[in-house]
Amino acid sequence: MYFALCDCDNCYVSCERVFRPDLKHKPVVVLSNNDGCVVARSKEAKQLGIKGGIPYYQLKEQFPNEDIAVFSSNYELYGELTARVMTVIQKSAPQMFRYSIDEAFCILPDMSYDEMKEWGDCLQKKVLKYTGMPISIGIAQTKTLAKVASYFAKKYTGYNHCCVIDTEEKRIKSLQLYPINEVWGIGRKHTSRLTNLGIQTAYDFASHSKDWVHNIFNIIGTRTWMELNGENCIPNEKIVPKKSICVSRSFTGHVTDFEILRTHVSNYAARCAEKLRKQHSIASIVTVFVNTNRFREDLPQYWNSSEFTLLTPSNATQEIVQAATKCLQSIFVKGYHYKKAGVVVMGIMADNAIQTNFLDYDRNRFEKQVKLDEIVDLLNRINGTETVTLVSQQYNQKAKNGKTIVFADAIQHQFKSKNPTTRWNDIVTLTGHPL
DNA sequence: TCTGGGGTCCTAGGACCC
DNA sequence: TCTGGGGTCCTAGGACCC
Repeated sequence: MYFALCDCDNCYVSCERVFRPDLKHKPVVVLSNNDGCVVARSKEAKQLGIKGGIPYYQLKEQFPNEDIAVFSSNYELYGELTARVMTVIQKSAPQMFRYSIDEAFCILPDMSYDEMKEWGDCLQKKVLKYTGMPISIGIAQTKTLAKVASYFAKKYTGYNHCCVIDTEEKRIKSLQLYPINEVWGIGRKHTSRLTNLGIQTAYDFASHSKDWVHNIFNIIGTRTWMELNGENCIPNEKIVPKKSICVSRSFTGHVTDFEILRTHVSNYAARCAEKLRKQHSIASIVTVFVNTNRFREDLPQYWNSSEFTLLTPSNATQEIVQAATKCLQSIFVKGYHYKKAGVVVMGIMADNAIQTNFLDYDRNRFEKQVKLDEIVDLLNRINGTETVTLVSQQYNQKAKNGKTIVFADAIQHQFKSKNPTTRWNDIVTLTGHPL
């Protein structure tokens, strides 16, 4: 059995380029939420020496004269385009499971080297043709080795976006050329420990004894070691719904006013409820956290969180928002400059397993709420998030002159691209003709 | 001035019970 | 009241991923 890892090349950058073909050979970067850090770079941007993760202001300082195309992140667009990519992949490999927004593993039936290579070449061309997204494919006997293969598929143009590791010789050779910090499951901390022990490549690591690895890294490191040595031990699909859902944001500048903070928290809570409904779950615990800017050493620092347990687990916007508001009230302290806030829902279970509390349960109210949330979700999907909201999600304060103060979005998205796909796709879905 | 967001898994240690 | 071991459950924190 072989695994094929299909991985979008510079995913977010490629998504932006689908609708901006003029940027094909230009340096392009995509920024994180709030236009904070660089989260994706095109090949040309990497060649300029732009490091991943640097704050945007440093990018401007370091490359004042370069012609770099900069985009704010546009997750609706990326979600839509990658969904199309996944659809095409699934048509070529029925045993496919998505691993992240831009990666999927496929399980291949027994095939010869030539057949696997041809399958990969063909799929790569097909995805590019139908979606405009360049992908690379790595094929090997374990998922970790497939990751290694996809690294070489991207790195050397000679592979034509598809690299197959199918013999012991190729496995050893590729591990010798694979830096230890690139290994899936070995992060920064482990890398520094390993380099101190004289380990530079994946091959150095895989050549040590299993006991030695277990002593240093316990179970996770041992799994990685086994995978590199050709023993498949990472389970395939996990379609389990998420165990916790979090929506949080940093603000541009800071927030000191309770009402403004409450508005943000209400919106995050509403997003959590929407995500719960999307995965057909309910949650029993709502947590809210707030913190000040840790980089501002000149300002007093504050961090706190609070949780609220719902009498009956729920995914109703109104209930999650109410719980979040109570939490915020209990931790808000006047006088601090808040930089970030978030809502986490936990104690998640399937929505058909609802355990009602007879003190709390009102069937009529419950059914009305379900219908209302369904309609709100639909309207927001078609017309964009926050088309329909609770009043508490909006900031309405009459100023002294009687005019309503408009709630300014504290999240910055200066360079956000349009969403050419979203509306079209929703109409298609609604009329019952999916892509 | 500006420094991301959203997850998962594992482990150690504390609380509690018998 | 004290003594001790062992089991379970929960939580915080670390490490990692994309």
